[in-house]
Amino acid sequence: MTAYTTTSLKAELNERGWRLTPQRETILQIFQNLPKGNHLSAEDLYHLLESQGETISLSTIYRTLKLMARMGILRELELAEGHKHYEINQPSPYHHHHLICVRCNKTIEFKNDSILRMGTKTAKKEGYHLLDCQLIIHAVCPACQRALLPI
Amino acid sequence: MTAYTTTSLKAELNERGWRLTPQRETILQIFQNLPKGNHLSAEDLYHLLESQGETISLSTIYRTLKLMARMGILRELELAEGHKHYEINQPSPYHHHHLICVRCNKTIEFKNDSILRMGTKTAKKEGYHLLDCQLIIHAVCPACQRALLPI
DNA sequence: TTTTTAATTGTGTACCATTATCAATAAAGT
DNA sequence: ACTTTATTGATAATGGTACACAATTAAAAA
Ligand SMILES: [Mn+2]
Ligand SMILES: [Mn+2]
Ligand SMILES: [Zn+2]
Ligand SMILES: [Zn+2]
Repeated sequence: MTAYTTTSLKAELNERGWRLTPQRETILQIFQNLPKGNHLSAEDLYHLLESQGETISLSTIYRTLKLMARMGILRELELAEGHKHYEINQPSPYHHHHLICVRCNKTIEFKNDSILRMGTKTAKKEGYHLLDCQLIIHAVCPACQRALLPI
Repeated sequence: MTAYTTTSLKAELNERGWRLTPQRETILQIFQNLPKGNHLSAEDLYHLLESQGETISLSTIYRTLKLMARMGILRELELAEGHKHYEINQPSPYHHHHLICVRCNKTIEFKNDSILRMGTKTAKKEGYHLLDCQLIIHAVCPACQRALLPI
């Protein structure tokens, strides 16, 4: 959960016998420059790149998203739509959580530093190496409460 | 997040114009009697019922799991295996969170009442009706840290 | 700089968890 | 009992994600 640069990404990849590719560098930059509150699915990322004239195959996108999540660079979010979303994983001043309406998928981000602290402590106590810590609140938003019945 | 009985389930279903069926009653009982720490996927539940001589179609199982999660009766858990798991949703003395190894999927449950309190407060502040509040810690377990490299 | 090694990519294909369809069934209210 | 319509079960369809493999290419060695 530290801020990555191209150089530090390359260093960490090489350390594990892996390689820094233009595709990986591009994807990291996309997420680093993504406006706060945006979350990208694999398809989202594919089309965003496409709209910028760059092309990275969907296979590589899926592989890279998974890789970076496993490295702790990206957060994998289940925003209740049948597919995963990703965002950059940043430490305390930017770290946040998600309040999700299970009916319309409206998502609100909120901050709470003590949750990250407690998560960090729990992981440490069990000897786990922390990658991501996210509180997910499943709920029904005001609008969906008023529009009654439909599940 | 209250304890359901067959009667209260029927009441809440009927109130919405829905029906209590034997299948729904059976599935609720399965989850209520499930030992602490167990999480069932749709397939798990299907085979568990099968082993008890009861049969509920996979379609109905998927529909019921989704329905009960939307009602706040069950918690929908993403335990990093490509399919969802479910457990009963209970209030404070039993409420807990999950620490998950992203490599081997080993999962540890832990309690922390202040997280539920903060989640409840956040939902209320935004006018959301709370269904579930779960802290997910993605990490690498001690065993997987020693077995280096593989993603 | 050139060579060597093997990680990575892109194309195509396969998988499989979950949802949709729809006729038959059966809760719930009258 | 009768009516209404939510629900079920069997089947097919969907779609997100992973896999296979030959062609590239990053990184280390020479
Ligand atoms: Mn976010
Ligand atoms: Mn649990
Ligand atoms: Zn909503
Ligand atoms: Zn592990």
